[in-house]
Amino acid sequence: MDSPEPSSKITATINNTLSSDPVPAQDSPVFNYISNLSPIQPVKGAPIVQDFSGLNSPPLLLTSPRINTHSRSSLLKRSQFPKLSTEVFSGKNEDYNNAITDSDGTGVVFSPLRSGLSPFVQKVSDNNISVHEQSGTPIRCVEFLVDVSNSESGNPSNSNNTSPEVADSIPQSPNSAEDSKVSVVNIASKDERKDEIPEDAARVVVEQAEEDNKGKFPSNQKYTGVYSTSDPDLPSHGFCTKIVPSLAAHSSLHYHYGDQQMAQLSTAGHTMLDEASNIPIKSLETAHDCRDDSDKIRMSIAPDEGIALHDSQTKAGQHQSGISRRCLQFEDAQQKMAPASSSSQNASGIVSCSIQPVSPAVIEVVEPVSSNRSSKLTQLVSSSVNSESLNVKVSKPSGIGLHLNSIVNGMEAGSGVTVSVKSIQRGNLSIRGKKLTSMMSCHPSKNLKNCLISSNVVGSNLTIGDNDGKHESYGSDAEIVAASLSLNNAKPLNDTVLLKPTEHTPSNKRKKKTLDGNDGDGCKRCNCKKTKCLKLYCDCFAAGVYCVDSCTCQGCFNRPEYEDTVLDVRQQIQSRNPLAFAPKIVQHSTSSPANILGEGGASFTPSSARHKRGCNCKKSMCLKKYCECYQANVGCSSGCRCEGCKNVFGPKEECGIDLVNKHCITERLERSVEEEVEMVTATTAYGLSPGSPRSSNNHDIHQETTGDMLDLVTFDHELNYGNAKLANEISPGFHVTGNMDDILALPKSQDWASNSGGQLIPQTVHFQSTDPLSWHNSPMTQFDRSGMNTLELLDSDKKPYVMEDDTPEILKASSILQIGVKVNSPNKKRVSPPYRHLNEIGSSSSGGGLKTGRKFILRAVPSFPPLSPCIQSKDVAVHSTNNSEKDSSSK
DNA sequence: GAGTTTGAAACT
DNA sequence: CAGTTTCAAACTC
Repeated sequence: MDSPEPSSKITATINNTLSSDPVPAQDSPVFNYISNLSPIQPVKGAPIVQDFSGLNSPPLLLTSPRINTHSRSSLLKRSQFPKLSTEVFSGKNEDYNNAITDSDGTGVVFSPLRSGLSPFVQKVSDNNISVHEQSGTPIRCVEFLVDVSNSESGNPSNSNNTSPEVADSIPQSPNSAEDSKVSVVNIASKDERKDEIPEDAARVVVEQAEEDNKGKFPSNQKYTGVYSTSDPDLPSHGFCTKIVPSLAAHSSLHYHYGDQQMAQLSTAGHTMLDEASNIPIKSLETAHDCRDDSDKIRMSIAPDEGIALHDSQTKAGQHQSGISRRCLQFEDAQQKMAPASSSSQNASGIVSCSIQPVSPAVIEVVEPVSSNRSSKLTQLVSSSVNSESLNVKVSKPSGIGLHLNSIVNGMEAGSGVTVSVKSIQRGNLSIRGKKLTSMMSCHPSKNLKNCLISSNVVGSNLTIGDNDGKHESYGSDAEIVAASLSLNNAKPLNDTVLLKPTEHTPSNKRKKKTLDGNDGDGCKRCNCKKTKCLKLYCDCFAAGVYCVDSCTCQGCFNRPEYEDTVLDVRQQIQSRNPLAFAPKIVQHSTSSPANILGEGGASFTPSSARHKRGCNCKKSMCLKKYCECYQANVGCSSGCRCEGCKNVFGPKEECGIDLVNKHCITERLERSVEEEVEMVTATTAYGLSPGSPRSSNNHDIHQETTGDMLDLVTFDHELNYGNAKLANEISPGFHVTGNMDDILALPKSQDWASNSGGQLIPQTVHFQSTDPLSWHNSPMTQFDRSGMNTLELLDSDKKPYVMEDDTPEILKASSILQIGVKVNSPNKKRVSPPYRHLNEIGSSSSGGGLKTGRKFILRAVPSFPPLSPCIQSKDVAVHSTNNSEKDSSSK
């Protein structure tokens, strides 16, 4: 392979890392730290290459999320139920079908995809989860999956069953391969990259589970991961459907790709995206450790990971919808990792990576809840009505899963992580899931719109059911999905959605960029010459995604192969600027209901969104894409230092935002008490068991069906923030705690509300698992956690704006070290840590700082509309009316 | 496709 | 913190 040589300019650190290559890098403390957190490494270690000798393309442990617009996503999940065992492998595409399970019992499965085999392998060890790798090929996709191990059932040989087809045929008896099996899949087509990377280099996620597995899992557990590529051709449901049956008894993950599929999914459930191809392997592993404890499991699954849990509905039987995710977010994984180590809960293992920013990927994880444990899970996570199956959607954190980001993650990509908010209105529980990661995969800042939309489309809905099956009250997942879908559908325009896999052929390495600067698939490609794609100059790197084959960069280190380097550099950058990888676009206080929901699917709400730092345009008058605000389709704000601003999305206005915010805050305060009460009530209603961690119920996951949704979330957060602040000032009795920090911490979308999950984002609220204890706390506490990822900042003007923090936990951890960071000011290039961070330095991580958002978070929830889009829009209108009015007035 | 312009990121 | 340099995207031809 050709590995670019580190330029002299690159920092010594980087050089060291690079020179050392992954292996040497491991010696570094940083690496160790990361490695501990990150699941990835274990995978690397896995010796699977041999198996893939035939593969042309080098396998990558982590593929860039973006790789193909079509998307690839991978998800790993470990069933929490030990007894279940099965492997499910499914692929929608023919390619998938072609996948070969390990007939030899090696546990490795290859699926030759079209042009070449690309090494995508996952390996699952019993305890472990599978890891998947993808080649960087943009081609369609990939899938993977699974594994399973069962000591009991198991036949390794059964691994063959992993094929989707097999799964279908074998509904419940999974195969059992004895322990671990490796599933591999596909992949990608040949890439140009192949050339670069020696087959040896190809990484496969290997699982050697058998050995490990054997003692570890007595019961049948199955871990199944499904990785699907987005192949439009693929029957959208086929994949899921097939899997589902088997899943009934087993847990599985699904990924769906494809716009069409997304639509189809509506019936089934919601989707989540994960962009990162990177899957935190460790988290998975750890998860399995915890798996015994159902409670723990769900804990881990939900918030902490940034994974959205979704109660899919097995309604129809097995129809489970999948979750779609786009971007992988490493953050989640990272986040998870730390906690996981500490607690089993965190470990829960779901990992998913999705990749394609553009194409809608859906990942679903289904865990059957048949066992007692399942019941627990059901309680916590959600139980389908029947509780027979539990679908969990996992979103990966944005970020880096890669890389890092992420996913913004929704990023824009927000990425990264999705925040889900559950709103209960009038006794009904609705959850909106938001996708987190999408941002990440898509280069958030620039393709914000696309990303968001795509995210939305893909946006996974997470539903969590109560123990009691109350989830029904929410509205079925189907409803949610439908809603989201409808929204999505409304936005057919989304490039991502529409993208056709065919467009992403390896040959198309250099596609002509669209007006948006992306290939038309929603993903951007960089053309870095000197930075090795390790600086923020690189759109890919900045977005927390790996460069893809279609990038024309030179000497690129932003590749899965150099994950360590990427992480290292990223940490360095974050150390300087903790928000460096945060979504650039944040929801500002104002958003009209219409905007939020996006009429007809219009997802974007330029009026409410603002660039985090503001632009500094001098000559472009903010009318060209040189302007980041313009590029993101957002208006300029007082935070911008632009000259002669003529931003069509909203010229810079001074004070307008502030006025709006104040107005909003005032109104919110008026309602705050009431809302708070509602929140509590709602929480209770969800049936969270006191002892149980805040399961998803509380949180809820707020799914963003659309990027707008994210905006809403952030908006709420902002409001909350303002309220808290205001409350403190005005109303002593107000629950706002003395620490603004707490208040600040609100959920974000994947950060993506989408964090990247947030941004438009890509970001969403992340749940931190780091602090297991907190989960057990009162509802209030629970909420606090949900907010962890969201950052609210006050800009220099003291205008609150919310950022979703897609940053991977790892990175966050690193950022923690950075205490001293200056406060971020829109006007200033260097962003300081969030307000709360300053106060909460002591907290474990930046994420930790976020954890504390409390009561306010709940309040925010009420504002969210219920499941159906229409309803949501209505609700939003109600809640945000004032804001919108203000906005309009301000304008 | 090459060259220029632009503004963010990085550096001093 | 301000100013300068570097960089890569956006844009123009």
